[in-house]
Amino acid sequence: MGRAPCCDKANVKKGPWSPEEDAKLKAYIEEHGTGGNWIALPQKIGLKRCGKSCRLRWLNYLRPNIKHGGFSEEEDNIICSLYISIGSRWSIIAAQLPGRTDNDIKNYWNTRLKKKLLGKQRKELNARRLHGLKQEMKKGSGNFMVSESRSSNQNPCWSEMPMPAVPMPYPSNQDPHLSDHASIRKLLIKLGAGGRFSDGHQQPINDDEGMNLQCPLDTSSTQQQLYENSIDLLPSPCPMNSVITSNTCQLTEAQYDMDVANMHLLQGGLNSFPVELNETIYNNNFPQRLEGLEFLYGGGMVNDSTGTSSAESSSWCDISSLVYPPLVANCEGRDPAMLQECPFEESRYMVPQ
DNA sequence: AAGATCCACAACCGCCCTGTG
DNA sequence: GCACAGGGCGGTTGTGGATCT
Repeated sequence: MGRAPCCDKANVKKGPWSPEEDAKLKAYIEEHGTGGNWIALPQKIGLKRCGKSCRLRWLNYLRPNIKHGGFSEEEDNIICSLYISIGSRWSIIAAQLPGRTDNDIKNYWNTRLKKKLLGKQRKELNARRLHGLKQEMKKGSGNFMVSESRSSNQNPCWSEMPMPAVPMPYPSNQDPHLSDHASIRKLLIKLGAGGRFSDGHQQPINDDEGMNLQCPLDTSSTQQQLYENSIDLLPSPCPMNSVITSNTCQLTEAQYDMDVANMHLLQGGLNSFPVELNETIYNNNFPQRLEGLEFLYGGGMVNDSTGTSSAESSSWCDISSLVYPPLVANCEGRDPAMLQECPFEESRYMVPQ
């Protein structure tokens, strides 16, 4: 049985709002508030609009102190870093950017930031492919096929991933690695190794560093505990957990290999993870703790900017433990209390407005 | 100059979650 | 426990202006 519609669609106006409608809605809400009932509101003020439409119009446009357009580089970085951590939870991201609405950020991401990043990715891929081609030509081998290391899950190497022998630019929507949150998240990390996310700051990619497969993170038991905690804390908007949870993995072996390889690549990339982004988060660029993300600061997950010196800045590694769970991740057998306290799940409905 | 295409943004749609009776 | 209404959210679409051919 379908749900009853929230309003009579036949008698509801759609499309752009007129200045008169805006004025009516704004005047009423400023005087009386929403009354806690958006559905009834348009009838009260004589608007032939759906209550949900009124709500969106107010929240995204008419509400005081709303900023439109003109995103700063700092805001870009915040959006990117939060996207890495929590995915497309636009309302949570918006809560960290005063005056910005989730809709605004979502549109900005979809129309600009993502394209900006994809542009970088394509340039980088082409550069890598050319580099790989040159290397193979030097060796006198045209064989780009999968190596033993990949099939054996040991030290999989990006350069050994199957690649076309000739650079083949493809539309972004056909790029098999850029179609979901996980892929873009990976891309963000890779780009992060080159500097800021915005144009004009990218440094040349050092292939050797990029190929460094040594995990840069302290793998002591403490760090490992942080990793494991991070698994509990992140509901993982991407299927990464399922990818790396061997006993629940539903993927084919080939898919598993590919993602494990990417994970290694990512962990290698963290060697030179964005110092500037790190600074953005922990230093003056981030003058206050992120509202609604306090859990990032507690329990040793992330150093509080006020409490640690830069000399201790394994700080990006700390946050990276949130972002990149270890390969041993597995939610089974975890303390149920911790799972219940997952702040991200709660935050969806507890974000301060 | 005119049509085609691209782009950014506003708005809508449908699903999920919570509260309530 | 169940059904329903309302609020909230992310994804998608529609539209108008800008740019290109």
